Amino acid sequence: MSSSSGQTTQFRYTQTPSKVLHLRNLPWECTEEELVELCKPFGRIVNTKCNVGANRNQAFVEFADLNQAISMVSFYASSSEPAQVRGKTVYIQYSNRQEITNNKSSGDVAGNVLLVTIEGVEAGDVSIDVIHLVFSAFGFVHKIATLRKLLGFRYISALIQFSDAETASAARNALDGRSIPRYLLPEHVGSCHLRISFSAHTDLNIKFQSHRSRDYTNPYLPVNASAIEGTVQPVLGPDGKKKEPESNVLLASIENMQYAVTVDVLHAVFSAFGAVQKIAIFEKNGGTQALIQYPDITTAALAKEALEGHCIYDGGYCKLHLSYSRHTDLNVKRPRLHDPETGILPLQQGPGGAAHAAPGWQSPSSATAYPGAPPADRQMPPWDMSGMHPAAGRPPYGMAPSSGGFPSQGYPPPPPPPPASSGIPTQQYQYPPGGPRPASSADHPQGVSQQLPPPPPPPPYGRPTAQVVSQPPVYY
DNA sequence: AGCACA
Repeated sequence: MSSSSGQTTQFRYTQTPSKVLHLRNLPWECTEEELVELCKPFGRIVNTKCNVGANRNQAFVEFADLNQAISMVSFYASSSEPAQVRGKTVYIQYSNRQEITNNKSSGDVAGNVLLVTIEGVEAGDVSIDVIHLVFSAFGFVHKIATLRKLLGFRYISALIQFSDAETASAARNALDGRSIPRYLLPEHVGSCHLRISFSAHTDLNIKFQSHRSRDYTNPYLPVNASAIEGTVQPVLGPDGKKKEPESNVLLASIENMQYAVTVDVLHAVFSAFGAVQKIAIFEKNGGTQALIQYPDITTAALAKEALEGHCIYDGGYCKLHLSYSRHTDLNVKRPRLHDPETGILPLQQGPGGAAHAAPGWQSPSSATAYPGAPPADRQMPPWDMSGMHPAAGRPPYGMAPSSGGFPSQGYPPPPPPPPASSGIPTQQYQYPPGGPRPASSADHPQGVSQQLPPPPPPPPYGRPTAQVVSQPPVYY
């Protein structure tokens, strides 16, 4: 077979009409405007692709309708005057594709901020420090923000800001589709793949150093004890629809309250999402309602999302309906601190969890101690390396560290470790025989059951419950 | 002068 026959067949099928036209012999770096000027007499142009080919002198034009493309091709086929741009003859044929596979989709426009999703892991599995470690191999990571996702979904997403698009591209090219090294992951994680595209962001607005967000360029940024950062997500929904005004205080209506719901119970439930600052229970319209105050809106939103419609107890008992309160700071009139000696602490010191959740509950002063005031004398590395493989300090994948290296100094200590998902009130509570059982996953909508904190115990027998008090009892 | 992008 001669080698030339393959080349001729390559162009034979270009006679098949398409609403996409292929234009060649264009002047060098012909503009889209020139292209449109040439083609628009024949129909409505819906897409173009200019400066194609090694010489950047080819282009594609897509008409809204096939007939429009046909009219242009047949016009110039029978015209004595060839199509011209800047005096140069332009050759026009039907493209061998039926549509322009689009100009770069948004995620492919290189920028300095990457949108990373880590598939196959949950919120507690990959710390922001691990993410930082992995991406620092390619250059100085300025900021990281993990996106607010409903806990329990099998992926994490984060925005990672580099200084420039080149660095970000290098990280993307090297890591897209790859996995985070096993030694940086908890045992239980199976496969874990990175999917990386470019974000349209250029500068992330990080408000706090927390386990959800970091600004490695600003050592003075306050540390947020609740460890839930607040501001990367737009307030508007994806469709631009306005959401109800958010608040750091949730209003909970408790339906079908067959069992006592005390402040302790509510604290146990709501602390799983962040430090609960104040709780008030009161009667309204014959029903029981409660106000739960978090330090910030994001935490409240997280709790609201996760708990809405769920029952504290199995069997549809004490179903929660959550909305945002108009309050932002509850006016607590009759503070009643829990005395540790009475043994009625709402939370045991669960593994890793209650340690920082409890203070905000027992003592209002300690609740405000964390935000904005990291203890200056605390000597800690910029991130918690505990539990990491010793090799974790080196860039993964054998990459040479960037010239910037790791920002290993000058940053504030990290917030206290977040309650690991496994450490969220996995208590220790005895459910009394015959008492309500924890709500089973069958009660929950799909996918959400895992992060619903285990229900707290029914209150001890004989203890007065909150809902029978006619005056609104208010507690810290 | 002869078909891109993922």
